[in-house]
Amino acid sequence: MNVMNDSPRRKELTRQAAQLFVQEGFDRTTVRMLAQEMGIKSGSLFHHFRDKQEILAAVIEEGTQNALLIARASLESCDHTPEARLQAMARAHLETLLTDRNAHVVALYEWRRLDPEARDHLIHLRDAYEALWEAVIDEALDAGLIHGDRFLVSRFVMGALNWTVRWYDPAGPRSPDDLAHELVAMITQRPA
Amino acid sequence: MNVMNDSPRRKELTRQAAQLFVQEGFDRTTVRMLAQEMGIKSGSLFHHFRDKQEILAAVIEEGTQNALLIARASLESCDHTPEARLQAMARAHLETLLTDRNAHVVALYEWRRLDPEARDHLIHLRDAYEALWEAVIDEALDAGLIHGDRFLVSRFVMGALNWTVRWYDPAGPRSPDDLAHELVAMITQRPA
DNA sequence: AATTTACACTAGCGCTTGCTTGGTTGCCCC
DNA sequence: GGGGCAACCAAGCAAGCGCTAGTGTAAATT
Repeated sequence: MNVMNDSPRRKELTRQAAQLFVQEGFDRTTVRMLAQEMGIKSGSLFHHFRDKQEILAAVIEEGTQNALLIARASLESCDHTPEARLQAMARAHLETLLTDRNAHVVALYEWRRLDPEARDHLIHLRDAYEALWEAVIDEALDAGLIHGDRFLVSRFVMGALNWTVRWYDPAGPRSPDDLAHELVAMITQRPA
Repeated sequence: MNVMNDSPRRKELTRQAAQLFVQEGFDRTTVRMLAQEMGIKSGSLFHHFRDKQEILAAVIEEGTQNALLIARASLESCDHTPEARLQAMARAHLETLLTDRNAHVVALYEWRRLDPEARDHLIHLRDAYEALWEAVIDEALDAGLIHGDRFLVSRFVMGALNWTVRWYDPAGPRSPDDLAHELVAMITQRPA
């Protein structure tokens, strides 16, 4: 009946869907709205995606995969001090929020709308990303750069960062690098 | 046609609606589901609320108002040191998450589903709550207990705390007091 | 030249949605 | 002992929903 590969066309449609999902929310976004945004009729949409759920999964997968790539690249190209690695992760996280904002907002807000199969698949991607964070935080703890409970510290840091999607304005005066600096300074208690 | 006062009956219905909104999300929760949970028929629902939107607004208002009350009470009954006040705010925040969890989860996830009028009204409540936080953080900054940009620090702290709704398990080994301690320790760099 | 593939279209089915209407119940108070 | 009223109900409307069926067509493949 239809295809489910990752053609370039499908990637572009996914990007457009992400924007609508952010504007309206997944449930309020109808397949007719999606089709109109994509410049096709609603029936044609199901040539590219099996159903509406699959569009949501595609959006979230795309964003998470990019975050993982950027974080890995950032870790590989920075100094090997715990502080530099903390900052690299924070900056990478915030930069992803800039370039893939829509996808990440959708991932944060609409995660629960995924059906169980899609969630099972995507949870592994997310775990891989969070594992990077916990490794970096472990190093910082071992080096005495920060203190406290391993689990709680990583949750607090991820919370502070993820929350930025609700207030961070890329057009404002602060760069992702500024924010990363300030966050690391806050938890390591060194002047920014 | 119908009433919009704050009768005890309406309060109870609001509480039940909050739970369904958390389970299903606002958009997926139908008026028929709400009515069934409340033990009435869907038509009767519109005797208590003008429309579905008003139920959402009632849920969020209830939760935010309680958070404000608890935070104020907590500030009044704690020591007047910056550190004690920081901890009091953090603990109050987490305790509210325990007692009013449903309402707060709805406030975080479904805020954008509010229509503009309701949002205008509720945003003042939220601002009042956040103003409490910023005052306490200002005191901590002035006292040299923490360092950094006033705006960023308060956003990071609120982010870390608000994010707890996504992972905190009240049945687990950690109490709200534990978490508050650990968070304050993390940003003031004292051993937990 | 024949066939397949990719992508789009029109039309509409079957169902659910939020909300309305018009009327009934049972309790309270004068 | 009857008027008033909050609370409820049965029934259903108009609109919108996700998705399917069947068809057209231009390009790629055989």
